[in-house]
Amino acid sequence: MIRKALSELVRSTLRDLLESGDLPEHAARTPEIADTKQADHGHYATNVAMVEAKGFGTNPRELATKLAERLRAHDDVFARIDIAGPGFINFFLHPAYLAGFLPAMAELGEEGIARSHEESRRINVEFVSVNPNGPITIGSGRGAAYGSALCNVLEAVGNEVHREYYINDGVNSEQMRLFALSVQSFIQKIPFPEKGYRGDYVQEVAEQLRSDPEAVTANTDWYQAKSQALMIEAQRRALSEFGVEFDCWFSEQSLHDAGIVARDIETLKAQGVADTVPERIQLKLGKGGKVEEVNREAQAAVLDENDADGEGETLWLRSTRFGDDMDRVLRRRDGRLTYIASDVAYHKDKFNRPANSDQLITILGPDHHGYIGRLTSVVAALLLSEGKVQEQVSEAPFTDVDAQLYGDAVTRDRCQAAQRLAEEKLRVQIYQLVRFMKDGKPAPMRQRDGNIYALADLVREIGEKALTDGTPEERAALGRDVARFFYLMRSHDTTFDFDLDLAEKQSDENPVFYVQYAHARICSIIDRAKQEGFTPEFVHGQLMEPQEMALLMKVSDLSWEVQRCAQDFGIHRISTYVIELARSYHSFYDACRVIQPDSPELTRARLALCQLTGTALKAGLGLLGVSAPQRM
RNA sequence: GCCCCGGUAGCUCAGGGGAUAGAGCAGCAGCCUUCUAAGCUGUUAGUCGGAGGUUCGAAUCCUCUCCGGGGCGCCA
Repeated sequence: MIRKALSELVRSTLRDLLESGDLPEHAARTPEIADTKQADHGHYATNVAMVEAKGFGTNPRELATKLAERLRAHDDVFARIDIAGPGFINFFLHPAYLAGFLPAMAELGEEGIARSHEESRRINVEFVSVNPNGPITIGSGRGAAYGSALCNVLEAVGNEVHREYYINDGVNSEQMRLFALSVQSFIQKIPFPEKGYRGDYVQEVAEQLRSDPEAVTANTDWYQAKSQALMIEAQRRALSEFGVEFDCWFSEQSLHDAGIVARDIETLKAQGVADTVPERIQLKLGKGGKVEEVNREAQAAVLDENDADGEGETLWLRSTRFGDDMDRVLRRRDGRLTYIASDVAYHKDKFNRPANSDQLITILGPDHHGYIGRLTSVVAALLLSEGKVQEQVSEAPFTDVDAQLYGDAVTRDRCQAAQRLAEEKLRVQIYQLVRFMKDGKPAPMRQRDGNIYALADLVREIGEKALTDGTPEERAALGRDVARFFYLMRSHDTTFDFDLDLAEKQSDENPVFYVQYAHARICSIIDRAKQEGFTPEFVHGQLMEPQEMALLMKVSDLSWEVQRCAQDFGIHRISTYVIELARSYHSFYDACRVIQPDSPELTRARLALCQLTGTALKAGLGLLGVSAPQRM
């Protein structure tokens, strides 16, 4: 809010200079108002003079001088304006001006304080979506935390967000078959399958099914349906306890059952983006993903038992036309449909949840990075076959590679336009690996004995160790808070170490408690003040201290951080922000005694600042899905 | 071979083309008869992997290169 006001002031001053003829016509960008790293650089600084000098046909110092001269006229705002270095303009604001933002910010409340702009897109966010053949692992925990926090942020700026979980329950799935056989072998006298699932959770599923009268004689189909349902339920519970809820759990198999997959791939075939010509196109890529060669390979030989051998024809999605590095099979020779075939139907359907979604966001783990090209191709093919791609003519020369890939320039331009549109409509976000460090050593997600380090175990362990004397509910809540915060502390785009030893520590080293403690302190002080007859109320001219100014400026930045986060999906910035906000508060708390019976006006004003900070902390933590406790 | 991510203080990591590159932890020195010390203040610490380039200005953008992690099936 404060940055915005200053930016607007600088912008209008520039306009004044233009209108009075002191500067030539030039369209300047929105001035950036930056933090300063040193106190003698003022409260804020702008580089606008350096950025725009060229456009105005002058040099930075001169432009800065002209701007500063005019800006100094606002002597209610600026105590001092300096020009420094190559052309920075440093703003020293009047405390009263800064403090004057407090009532407006307080009025915004918890929702408004996080929102500086309004978006109104309809967005479908799909995340977690692991196979229903095991618990949610600590690895998927990152996707769960990240996805749910991203949804919160997108929602906070006004979008309609639909949270979706895709259940990979296709009955043809090899993994699910293997999982079912593993469970079955624990109950019936059948051999344990080669490469079967061995973890304790498999036996737990078996134990739950044992009491079923059908279990002894049931076939593998029965086991597949039953054990899958139990696993999905366990996943749903674990995610819910982790603070992650979905609007929709979408079944892959439901698309097959309704014949939608078969129908949709036929549409692609009819539209010419899929065909049964018995060859696969594979691209040889050079540096920068540039296509160097187009290789047409004859239908590949059957490789192993997962390959199809049959009388029919293979149906190929010609995904190489949309940026994929090889064509993908939609239907095997034996008639079975592939996983990517479901993706065609699924993505078509997804655009309707919410109806006519403007954007799909899919959050995947690092092992699915190869999916980006594939999914983008699927969406591009869909958009093209539905006639949603506008005709475009490219100026680019028609190369040999283009000729081999597309045949003619018109087709090329249509396909490339479809790809660009698909990249806009579907944003695939990949989060990177997490390494869990326990006793200074990496703790594996999957162990040799088949056991899995489950998210639920992580949350429980942290809760138990960090809170030795709490109720089970309190421990669960604390474990969830700590785990979520740790997952979200670092950029999703970087691998990082999850320090379990630190997470389990109930001490000042743990940043979660540092932030929550600030909130608890605020609640406590407001309670105490109430007992002594003081209520928070902004009083003009009371807040003057540098710590008070720093705190106000920090509070004012929440909406700005949220805005940036909604643009680039960098959730970790919210975590960094709440830590910084807590720091500003603790620093203020130490320097400025709040409750002072001899100075009732100062007391009320500082209480108002405390309350405002509490609101911002709660809002920020809320976006992360972390609670803001009243007491600690 | 190609694709994605990373390389910044002893450790874990922030860093938006801008000023003398930051935080936490670890280390050192202080601060509770007063609103929650799960706190605060000060301080030590870096060839931003390397080389070119663009720019008035590069940790940030581009190219090349070295090192580490992950991915490249008619599996999901």
